[in-house]
Amino acid sequence: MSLRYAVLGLLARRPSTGYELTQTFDRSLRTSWHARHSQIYPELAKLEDADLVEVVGHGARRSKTYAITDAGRAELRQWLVEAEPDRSQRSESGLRLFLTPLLDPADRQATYQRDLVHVDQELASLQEVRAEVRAAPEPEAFAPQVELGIRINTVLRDWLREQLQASAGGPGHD
Amino acid sequence: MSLRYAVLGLLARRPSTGYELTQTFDRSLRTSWHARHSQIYPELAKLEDADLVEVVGHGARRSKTYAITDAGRAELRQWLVEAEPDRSQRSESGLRLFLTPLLDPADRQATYQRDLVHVDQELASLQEVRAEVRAAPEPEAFAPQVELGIRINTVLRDWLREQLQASAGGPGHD
DNA sequence: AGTACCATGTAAGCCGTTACATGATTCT
DNA sequence: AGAATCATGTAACGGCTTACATGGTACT
Repeated sequence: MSLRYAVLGLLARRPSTGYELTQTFDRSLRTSWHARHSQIYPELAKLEDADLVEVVGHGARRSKTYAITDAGRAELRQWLVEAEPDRSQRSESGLRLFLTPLLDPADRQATYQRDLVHVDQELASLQEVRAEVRAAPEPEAFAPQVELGIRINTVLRDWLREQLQASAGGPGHD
Repeated sequence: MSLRYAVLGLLARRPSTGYELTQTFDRSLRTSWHARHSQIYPELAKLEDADLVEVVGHGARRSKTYAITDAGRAELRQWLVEAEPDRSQRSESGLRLFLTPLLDPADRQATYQRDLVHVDQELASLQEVRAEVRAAPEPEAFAPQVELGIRINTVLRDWLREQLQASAGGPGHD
């Protein structure tokens, strides 16, 4: 049921079309929740049926702009504050990291190296976002979340570097 | 398709029964991949059909011990080294953290406080695991992974403390 | 007129959760 | 004998991905 609340949450920030929500899922939510347009449009229809969101405008190309209703806001708050969080996760990257020690040293180094490249890109992109947020006129409520992302990725980057060093100097057949 | 490789990976560490795999998913993999026995048993049957695992023994209570085959090891290596990683994640906790700034200060503090309690428990449990691993006779290949878990949770803990402080001293109606 | 991108929708099939179901072994 | 735990399986349902499908708008 998380998709429902992800959509409500994004609409609580600002009214949006399904297309805009799809992009936001790709950009801001890619590190915690992922959804495609084929899931988002039907979900918006369901939320509208339940009066948790409403259409507040029609734009070019048949686009519909949705906004959260008071009932939707109440539902969202209820979930965030009162529902028991499900702490389980699904992260293929995490699984890969867990299994990498099974590889022989050469393969292991190669996969750590590949991950390191990706984390560096991730960090660069987050630092850009941070710069944008700082330059914005209004203080942005989501700035701390960006900061957390940077810290976690920094820890990951350092850990990967250590593993690479250990593999290189260790019992490798190199 | 990740479940397949998670199971192959665990069997590459040591032969196990479906029941043991279920427990390992609960303990070691709960932070990256989650699976119930109702998914694991059918997956083992499929892997056996594909000759990626084989039954190597029957124990008490009709239990079957599975081991990975050479073909299974090759398949696992191929996935870890050559397949393009899927970096998308699904974490309800991450989503909640992302949406928490939408709450009013009192609710926000309450949810951060709840998360902090959980992270502290997580850290305590990881530190226990680290102690066990250090006390083990053979050097454990997965020790660095435990270390990474501790570092990430430490960053999270500190971040949550900062958010709590900021909420308390900030523009709350408290 | 053609291409690229904006924008929304539906359908088939796979993956995962919850619930149902059964039997073996150990402990009291 | 009864309860708890070990151990394996199946079925129904819902969520998610991939693929199919359509039309609008802007640019060249």
